[in-house]
Amino acid sequence: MLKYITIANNIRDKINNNEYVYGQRLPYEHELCILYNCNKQTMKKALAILVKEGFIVRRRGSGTYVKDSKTINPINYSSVIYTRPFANLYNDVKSQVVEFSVIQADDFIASKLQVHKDDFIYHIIRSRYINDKPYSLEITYMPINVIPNLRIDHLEHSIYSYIENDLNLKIQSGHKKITSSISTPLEQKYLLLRENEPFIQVEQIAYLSSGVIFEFSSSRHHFKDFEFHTIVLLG
Amino acid sequence: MLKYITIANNIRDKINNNEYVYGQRLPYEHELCILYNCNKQTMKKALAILVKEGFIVRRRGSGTYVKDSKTINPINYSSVIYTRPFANLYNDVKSQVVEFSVIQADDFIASKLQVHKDDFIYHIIRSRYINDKPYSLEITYMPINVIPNLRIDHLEHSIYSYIENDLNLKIQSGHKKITSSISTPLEQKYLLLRENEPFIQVEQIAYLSSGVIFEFSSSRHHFKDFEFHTIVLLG
DNA sequence: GAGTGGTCTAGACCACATC
DNA sequence: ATGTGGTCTAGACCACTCT
Repeated sequence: MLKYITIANNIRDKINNNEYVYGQRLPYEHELCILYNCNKQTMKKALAILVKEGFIVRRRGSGTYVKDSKTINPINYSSVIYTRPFANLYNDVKSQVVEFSVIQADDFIASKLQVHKDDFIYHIIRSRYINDKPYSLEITYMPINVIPNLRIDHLEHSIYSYIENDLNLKIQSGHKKITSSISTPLEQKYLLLRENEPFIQVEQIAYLSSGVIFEFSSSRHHFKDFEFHTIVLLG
Repeated sequence: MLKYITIANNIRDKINNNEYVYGQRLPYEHELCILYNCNKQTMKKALAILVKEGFIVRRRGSGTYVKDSKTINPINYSSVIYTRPFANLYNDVKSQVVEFSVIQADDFIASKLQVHKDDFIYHIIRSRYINDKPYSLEITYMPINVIPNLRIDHLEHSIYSYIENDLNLKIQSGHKKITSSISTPLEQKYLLLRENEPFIQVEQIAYLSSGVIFEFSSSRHHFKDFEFHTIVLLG
């Protein structure tokens, strides 16, 4: 494991376990370097992760301080379910596979996945539940030559785990687009919506670290249940 | 200006001007270092910005490649209007000030701004237009002692510009939460919604680089017009 | 094997807050 | 004045791809 990741994980754990609490000044960079036996730049890289995640703030001339993470309610991170700090909180996620087939890409899907028209791709529809309450309907397209040998039991758990652990591919980033539209009978059925009620859609194009697109997906949520959290760097 | 920011801006411009086009391999890191007269680490820092913004992808052993930024439609970045690459595209943003007063923080606002109950804060409601079409209703709370001397003409343009250029404070990050609710007459009036139609809300707590919270805001959008784009690092 | 990008170190210098 | 975190450099070593 990389040193700066290990250090970041360790410090994050300490914040989560209240060894460092809200408002507290962390040891100075130089002290942390000695504590973790690393160089200044490596410590900067580790702490930069925690800044990005919103756990700490660094002030030149002053020090590094723990931010108020109590304002972050982890249960609401349904749309960033695969990202680091919160993934483990979702033990009771179940998936019902509504559709699992191989189709040929039309122009729209081909442009999103950046494959050729008529290339073979998986077409997957899953209804997902947290604590037996429906919380999303997920429509997923994946090129069959990027993600081979997908089976239905992978869908019932996590496709991402199959990709990372079994295929040994590295998932890098997702470009997400959040929009809202009036529901059709499909969303009404699986999200328990009434006619004319809208749903929230999170469209995603997901990349491997190689730059290859492996997924185009649409996660659809009941408009009343939806919460999406993100930290944006400004200025 | 910082060297790595300058370099990132320059390379981003070249991509936007099609000097580097989709799929093209950029010069190797070492060549770019010579071209921009900088060190390896500085170039890494510059290119990391463009990776995060989704402009390029780097492949170990191979090179750095331009990603398909045509899938990113800048006009849709209404909710990240203040972030770097797209801010300049919004020349025709107008604000109508609906409310501008100083009130005392109740428990809810005080907890969001992390100030004391009954501290004085600005209460601002603005209706914003792009190309004379209503696109958001923004409700903003700011502690008066963090952002002093705010005047109505600041509200009609950009509060952020007043904070950064006049007060000389550095804006760092925003914690955004996106949700949806049924509209009240307020949203119906300013977003041209019908009864029982929902709106999309982007709640934000915004931080200065000092770690001080300077803003709690709610941007409300018509559900049909709303698009929010973000890039999430996975895995 | 050669060359790429990624990690890590050591150290200089700077901007900023006040330990 | 001292010490903080931020930037930049120079160089070693590693993992990975293929020029």
